[in-house]
Amino acid sequence: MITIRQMRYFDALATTRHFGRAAEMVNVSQPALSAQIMEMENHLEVKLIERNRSGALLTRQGEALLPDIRAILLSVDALHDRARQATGVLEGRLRLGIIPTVAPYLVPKLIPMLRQRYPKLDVELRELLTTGCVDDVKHGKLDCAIVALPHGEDSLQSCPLFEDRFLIASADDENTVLVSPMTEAQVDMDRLLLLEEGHCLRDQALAVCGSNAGRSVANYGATSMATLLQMVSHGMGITLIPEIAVKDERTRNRMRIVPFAEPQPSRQIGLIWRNRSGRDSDQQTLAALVTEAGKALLG
Amino acid sequence: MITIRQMRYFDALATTRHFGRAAEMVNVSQPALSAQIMEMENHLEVKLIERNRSGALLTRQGEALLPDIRAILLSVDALHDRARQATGVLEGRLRLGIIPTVAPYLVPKLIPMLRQRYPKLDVELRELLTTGCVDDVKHGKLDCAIVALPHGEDSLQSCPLFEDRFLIASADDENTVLVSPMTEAQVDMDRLLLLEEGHCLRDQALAVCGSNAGRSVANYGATSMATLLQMVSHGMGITLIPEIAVKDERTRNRMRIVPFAEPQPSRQIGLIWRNRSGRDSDQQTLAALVTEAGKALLG
DNA sequence: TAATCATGATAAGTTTATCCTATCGATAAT
DNA sequence: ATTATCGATAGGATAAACTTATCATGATTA
Repeated sequence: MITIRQMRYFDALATTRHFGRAAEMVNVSQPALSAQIMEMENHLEVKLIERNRSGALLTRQGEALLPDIRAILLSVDALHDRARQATGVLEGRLRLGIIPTVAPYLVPKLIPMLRQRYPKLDVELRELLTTGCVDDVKHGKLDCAIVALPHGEDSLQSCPLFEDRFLIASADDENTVLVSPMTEAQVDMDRLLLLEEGHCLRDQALAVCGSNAGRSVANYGATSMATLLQMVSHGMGITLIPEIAVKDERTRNRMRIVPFAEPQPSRQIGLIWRNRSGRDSDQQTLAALVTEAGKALLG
Repeated sequence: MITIRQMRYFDALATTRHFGRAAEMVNVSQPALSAQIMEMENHLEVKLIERNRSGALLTRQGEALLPDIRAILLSVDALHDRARQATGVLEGRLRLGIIPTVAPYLVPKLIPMLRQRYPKLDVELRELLTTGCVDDVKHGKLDCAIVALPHGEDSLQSCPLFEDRFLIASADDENTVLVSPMTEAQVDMDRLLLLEEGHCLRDQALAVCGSNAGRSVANYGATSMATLLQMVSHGMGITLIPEIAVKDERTRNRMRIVPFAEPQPSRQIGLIWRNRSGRDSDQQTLAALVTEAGKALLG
């Protein structure tokens, strides 16, 4: 097979039309260059050079192939340049997973920020449950994901982004008296509405009110926070609402939202990615940005 | 420097996403492929592959460079194809020199023939005296040339094309009686007009009439056959006219043209080229074509 | 949980490429 | 005729690339 080295030597020879000077040009000895040119001619099965005592002439075929060869050399050089450029932070495609209890609130804030500050970044968003995020990141279908920590997969790298406190939401005209702040023990488990199975927030809600174990849960689960809070606003029960959702959901549903007493329960939102992905600087930059976006939604 | 081999391995790896299968694809062992990929990453200073236990993933940079790399590989393959095609007969550029006493008569016949039968041929014509033709062919400024043989340069290859007989031309109303056929001895050297120095035909004319040595020559030389024959037609003298020029010049000048007695003097038109040019089949084809064109002008 | 399998990396040794210095033969220039 | 120049060749050293065998580590399965 022909080599790039041979092409470089040929290029030099075509430029100088002299084996000795061409060799000097590419910093090898003249016999080395001669040998490579001969190799090239054998591989291509074409006589490229006409050897004369007074210099080297290109044959018709050599002349014909010269532009193609030079074009290839330019492409190869360009490849090196591209490779160097490709190391820029947050450029190209980034496949980002986000869990459903975060996505609808964070995305409207995060995406415009990314668009503005990293215009070369092409974000592909996917809303997935924690297990989906973890699996897809693990298998390279996603570059990273925003989930609640811990995610229970130690083969992945993770870093915390921000704390997202839980509050209690009830209908505005709820006749049940909600004291503020309230304690976990005061949660009426009969009226507690939860997301469907698989959402980490469901498990976290149960864990928060775990001291009330034994009471039955009001229903089998809503498919999204929006649905859940709509149910709450219609007086069908109460629920835990993450602080990240408060601003947005308040504009859509008339609700009474009450904090827990200190220490307030919360979830930790974090970024996960593969150890070996080699995009650490990307992850750091993204983490800082998401933290900024998240905190803007809080308090 | 990055190599084509590395790019081929990378291509295979990007296709299979598996070191083992990629190695099989390019017929090397897996460690060999691994090593080349690592070399490539080191040279480009970019991590191209993310190694996992379950296969190999392309990094963002790897994904970004893949199209470029595949494009280069395609160019290289295309180069091989082109090299094979480039061996076709009479294609591409052909730089052809022709001496002035042949060119104006042969070219109008030859070029249309070349155009029709070898449309891929791009002929660059130059009209040069024999010495110019020989020097330029020798130094690679021409690929070949049509001259009168012998040309006196044994470092060049040559082959005869056709015989071009000499005739005597005089004005139509010439009062000097020209017998037909005439012998060389009958040429009136006082009235013999010649081309300027450097034209082989001048020397040949003098050689033909050499038996009349001692007589003075009428003038110092015309710059072209056309000029010379115009002078002849105006009664300023007589001259040797090569048969190749007869048909054309007769249409332009009223002249009396008389052959020599047998054995008729003639010049041999031939093709010259460099031994090492490696275009022997081109030369043969061209020689046959020029012979055909030349003979069409004769008789 | 332990055993097995699969994957890419590593080690050691061999083969192949590539290069260098020195020299040759042929041509061109003096 | 002599000298200089040019590309090819020879011999030997060095570097690159390959092979087989093996390892470490996740993933899969019993």
